[in-house]
Amino acid sequence: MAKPRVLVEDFADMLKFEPEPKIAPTPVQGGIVEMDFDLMESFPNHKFKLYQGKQFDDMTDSIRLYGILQPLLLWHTEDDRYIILSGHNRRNCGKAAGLTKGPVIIKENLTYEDAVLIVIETNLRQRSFSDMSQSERAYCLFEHYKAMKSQGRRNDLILEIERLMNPQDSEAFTTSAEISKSSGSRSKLAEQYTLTEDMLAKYIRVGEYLDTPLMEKFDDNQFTISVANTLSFILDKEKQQTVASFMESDNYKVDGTKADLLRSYYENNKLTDTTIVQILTGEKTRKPKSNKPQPVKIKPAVISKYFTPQQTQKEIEDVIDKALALYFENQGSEVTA
DNA sequence: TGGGTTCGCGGAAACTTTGC
DNA sequence: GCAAAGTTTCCGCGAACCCA
Repeated sequence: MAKPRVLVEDFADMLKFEPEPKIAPTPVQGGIVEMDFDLMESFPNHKFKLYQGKQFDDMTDSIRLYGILQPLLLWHTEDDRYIILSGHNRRNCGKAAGLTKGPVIIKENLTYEDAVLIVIETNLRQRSFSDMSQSERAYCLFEHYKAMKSQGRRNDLILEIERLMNPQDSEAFTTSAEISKSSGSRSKLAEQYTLTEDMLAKYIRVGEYLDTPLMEKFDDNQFTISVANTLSFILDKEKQQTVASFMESDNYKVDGTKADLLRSYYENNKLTDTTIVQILTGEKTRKPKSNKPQPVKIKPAVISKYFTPQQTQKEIEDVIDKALALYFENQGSEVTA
């Protein structure tokens, strides 16, 4: 299996830069300060869809009328950068409404995992999991799971964010407390998102391995999570891109069978542009001959000549193994492992 | 040893085809 | 047009395997 992407390192690379002097934010009240939009940076590798069209216009109109009511949440990094954890849309629409600055809450001393967790939690609080696109769900679950695995779920952090974002809403504490019960394991995570563990595993895998071009097709409901999961076994990004390109240009649909074939051809190093087209057009319907040794069936009549019905499969295999070793020893033939 | 991954299989639902 | 039969697709379960 290919090595998983190490996002923390990617992120560290992104942070390598010469820090510029920042203008100190203006204090307002209750930990909220005013800050220039130009000093804020988007969260690196931000996967959540930002408002466009009517949603963008509606929020811009609202900000023009009432201003930005809920402060943005920023991460002040050790190298003096201000990265948006929550509020990308408010920043963008605020700018469109003619504002140059907005209210923010600044968080310090966060690890990357903390920051990811906050990005996910705040997005989940603004809209439900079921409202998210497929790619957002996959990203959300993958990052959530990774953050949980690396440090355990930071319920203290989540509660603090909840307090900062909903200071007047006591109900919110109940919600968060309920969520905080679901911590620690894959099954608890599945429970929290009301998914089966199988579905959760598929989303996590898709979030980790399915690249943008196919993820966009997934978002367009051109295939299901099962198909996306199968396609995620094609670890070569270029091959994934090629599949997506053919789907785009020729309107090919990928169902479970075709996804299985694409995966099989990839795993046998036989996935070329030609085979991709042949699979997508339905011209190829059979899996390639596997490079792995295939299991051999021995007829019951042969088995019964040498073994009793009481003997287990393991015992039978051991005897056959020893017998073959003796056979090839006497033959003087090469025995390949 | 426990948790995670993969694979194959089966059930349920959706869809298509066929016969009347 | 409708019902029955057949086929396909999707999802979940369980077993085997892997790995730290």
